[in-house]
Amino acid sequence: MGDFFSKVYEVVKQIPPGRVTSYGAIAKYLGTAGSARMVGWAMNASHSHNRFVPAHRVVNRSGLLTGKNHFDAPNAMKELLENEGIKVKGDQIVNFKNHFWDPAKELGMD
DNA sequence: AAGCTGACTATGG
DNA sequence: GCCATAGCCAGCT
Repeated sequence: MGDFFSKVYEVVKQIPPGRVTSYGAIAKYLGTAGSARMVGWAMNASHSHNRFVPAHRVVNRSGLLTGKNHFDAPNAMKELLENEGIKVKGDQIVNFKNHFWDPAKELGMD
C-alpha cells in the first residue's frame, strides 16, 4: 500500500499554513478510517518523500504534538507551528479547534 | 515466517 | 474529563 503513503503526503501538503489536522481526519478522508496509525506511520516515512511534508501540521485528535519526538529536534514541531501563528502551550495547541482543518470538508467533500 | 511496535481513535466505566 | 481496552495494519526484528 505504498499509494497510501503518497495519498497522505498529498493531503498533508495541502494543509494551509496556520492550520492543523488530525491523523484520524486524514485517514477518514482517504477512506481508511480506523487506521489513523498508518497516517502517523506515513509521517514517520515522510523523510523518504521527494518533497517536504509539513508533518508538524498533523497532530493527534486532542491537538497534542505527539510526533514532536520524531522531529530532528523535540522543539522543532512547536517552533514551526508558532512560526505560522499557532500558539502552543507545552505540547498542546492552544485553541486547537479553531485551527483545525478537515480535509474531507475543506477539499470539497462537504 | 511470526510476533511486536506504534506520530491513533472510539468506546465504556 | 480521565483511565483502561480494543481495533487497526504496514513495517521491522
